[in-house]
Amino acid sequence: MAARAGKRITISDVARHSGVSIATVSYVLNDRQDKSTSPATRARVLASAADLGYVPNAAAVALRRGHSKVVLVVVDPTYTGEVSARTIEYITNGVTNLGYTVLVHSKTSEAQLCDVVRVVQPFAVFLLAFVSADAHARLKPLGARHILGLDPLPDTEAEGDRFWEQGIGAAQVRHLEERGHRRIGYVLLEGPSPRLPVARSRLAGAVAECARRGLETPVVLNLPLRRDAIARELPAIRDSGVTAVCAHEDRMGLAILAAMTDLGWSAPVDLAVIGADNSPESLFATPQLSTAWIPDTDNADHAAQWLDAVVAGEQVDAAARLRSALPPAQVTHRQST
Amino acid sequence: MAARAGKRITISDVARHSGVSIATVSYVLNDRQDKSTSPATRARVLASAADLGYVPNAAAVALRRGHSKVVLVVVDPTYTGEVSARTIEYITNGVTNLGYTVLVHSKTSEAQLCDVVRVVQPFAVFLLAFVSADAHARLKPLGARHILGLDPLPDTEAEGDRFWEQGIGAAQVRHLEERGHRRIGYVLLEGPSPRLPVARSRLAGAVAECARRGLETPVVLNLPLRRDAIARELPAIRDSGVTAVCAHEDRMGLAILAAMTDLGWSAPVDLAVIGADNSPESLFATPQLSTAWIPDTDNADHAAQWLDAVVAGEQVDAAARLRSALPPAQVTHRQST
DNA sequence: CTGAAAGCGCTTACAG
DNA sequence: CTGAAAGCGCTTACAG
Repeated sequence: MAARAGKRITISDVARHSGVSIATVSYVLNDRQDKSTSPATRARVLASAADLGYVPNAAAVALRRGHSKVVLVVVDPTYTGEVSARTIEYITNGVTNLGYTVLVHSKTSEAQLCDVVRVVQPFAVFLLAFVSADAHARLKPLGARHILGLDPLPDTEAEGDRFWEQGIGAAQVRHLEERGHRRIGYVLLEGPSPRLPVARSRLAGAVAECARRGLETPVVLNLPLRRDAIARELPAIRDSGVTAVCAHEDRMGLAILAAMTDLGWSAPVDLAVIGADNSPESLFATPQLSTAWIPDTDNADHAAQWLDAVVAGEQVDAAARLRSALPPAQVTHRQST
Repeated sequence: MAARAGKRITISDVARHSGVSIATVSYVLNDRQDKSTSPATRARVLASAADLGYVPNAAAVALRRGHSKVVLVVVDPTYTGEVSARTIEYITNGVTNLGYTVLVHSKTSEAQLCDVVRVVQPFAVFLLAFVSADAHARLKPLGARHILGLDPLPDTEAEGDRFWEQGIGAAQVRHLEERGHRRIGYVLLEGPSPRLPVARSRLAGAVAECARRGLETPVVLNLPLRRDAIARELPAIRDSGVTAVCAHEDRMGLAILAAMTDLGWSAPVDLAVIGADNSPESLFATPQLSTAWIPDTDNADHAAQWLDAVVAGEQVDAAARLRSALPPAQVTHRQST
C-alpha cells in the first residue's frame, strides 16, 4: 500500500494506523535502545510503516537536529577521469558506512558552493577543492556543521599547494635524469586554462627535483595543443640543448609526439617525452608515451577517520592526512623515453 | 558583525534587533509585494539582517513549503567529458535563472539516488539518466515534487532508447557510404563496460542507417582496447571484405589506428576508420582520426521551459523535447577515412 | 513500557 | 501598515 495520491505519509499516520503515539513510532523507527519498547508494539509499528510506505520527512528531521545527515564532498571541476571518479567513490563508501548520505558538488564558483551549503545544511563539508578563506568562513554560518579537507587559501586568486601534483613533476624529472638527461624542458599549455594550476604545481615539483639532483632548472615551454604549432617550435628547443621534455599531462605529450612524427623525428632519440596521468590514449601513440601518475587507492577508511576526528573536535593537519592517504607518484616506462 | 559563535542567527534575532515582528521580517526578506511595508521598516529590517549576517534556515523553509528550492539534475556516470560538463552548466544556468539551486547527482545506483532524493526533498528531479519504473515511482513519495527528463524504463535491466547516440552511428555510416564503402564493420569494446549501452545504441543507429541505404548490415566486431590484440584480428576482418570500420568511440578508433601502424597498414587505404565524440586526442593520431559527434548547444532555455511546463502540470514528451534541444550528429572528416 | 507537549525556524492566513 | 498565532513533521525531555 502506498501513499494516497497528493499527500505524503507522516509519522502521525503511522501512529494512528498502529494505535500508538508518535513518540513511540519515532523510538521504534530510530531504533532507540534507551527507550525499551515491547516487541509487539515494535512489530506493529514497523508493519504499519512498511504498509503505508512511510518515509521520514528529511526537512523536519534536519530542522529538529539542526543539520541534515548529509556530507557534501566538494571537488574541483578539473578533477575528472577515472581515477578521480574512483577516489570519490571510495570517499563516498567510507562516509556512507558512517550513516551519512554523500552529495558530490563540483565547485564552479564560490557563490554557487555557498548556495548549495545553504540549501543542503550539511553535517559536514569535505573540501577536495580549494576555497578562499572568505568563503571558508561563511560555510559554517550558512549551515555547515563541520568542515574538513583542504585548508582555506588567503584569497580567491591564490593558488593552493597541490603537493601531490608536485610529486608527479618530480617523478617525471627523476625518470629522465636516470636516463641521462641533464637539460630538461617542461611543457605547459599556452594561454589560460582550468588545468593551469595543476600544470604549474607539476612544474614546481619538477623544478624542485632538478635542484635536488643538481640539474639546471627546467626550461619552461608554453605550447598550444596543435601539432603544427608545436612542430614549428621543436627545432629551436632541441637546438637549445634540451634532450627531454615533460608534458604537464598526457594529452600534451601526445601532441608533442604527433608533432615529432610530422617532423620525421623519433622519440626518444631526437627528443625524449614523458607525459602525466597514464591516460589510456598514451598507449596508442607511436612510440607509446611514458607517463608519471598517482595510482588510486581505497581511501574509504581514511575519509571516515578524518570525518570522525573532525566531528570529535580534533585539530587535523590536512596536508599530513592527504599525504598518508595518497600513494607516491610512479612512472610507467614506455617507448618515448 | 557575524553570528555569535555556536549559535546561528534566526529570524527572531532579526525581528528583535530591528524591533518588528518576525512576520514583518519574513515579508521584507521575501519581498512580498502583497504585504505593503513602510520603506522605513523595510530598510531597518534589511540593515539588521545584513548586520547580523542572517541566513534563512533552509530546513525550516523546506518543512514549511513542503519541498526545498532545489532541482536535482541526475546524470549518468558515463556521461563525462567537456561536452557533458557544458550541457550540465547550461541546464544549471537555465534552472538557476528560475530561482532554484541546482544539485547534480551522478547516478551510480538507484538506491543511492533514492537516498539523495530523500535527504534533499527536491522541488524537481531532472533525469538525464535512465531510471527503472520501480525507482521512478518511488521518487515522489520520497519527496520529489516534480519529475522530468527521460521516461522510466520497464526494469533495471532494460536499456534505454538513446536515440541521440543512434544519430552518431548513423552519421558514421553515412560518411563511410559517401566515400564508397559498402561493407562496414562496427567495433565494440569487448567484455562488460559501463559504456556498452552507449556503444550499442550507436551500433543500432549504424544498423538502421545501413538498412536505409541498402547496405548490408554492419559486421559487429568485439575487440579489446589493446593494439596487439587488435592487430591480430585485423587481417581476418579485412579478408572478410570489410573496407571500413566505425569505432564506438574515439579511444577505440585510436587503438585501431595504432594496431594498423604496428601492421604497417595505412588508413584509409588498407582500412578506413571513423571514431566518435571528437576527442582532442583524435587529432594527435597519425593519420588523424575522422569522428562523428554531437556539438553542444546552449539549452538553458529549453531546460527552463521544460521545468516550467512540468510544474504547470503539462504532459510533456521527453523524447520530443530532447530531439529539439539536441543538434544532429555531424562528422569531422580527417585523414583516416 | 507509553504518551502529551514543547520546540526546531520558518511562512501565512487572519485579525487588528 | 503590523503582529500574534497556527502549523509544517519531526525528536526528546518529562511525566506517568
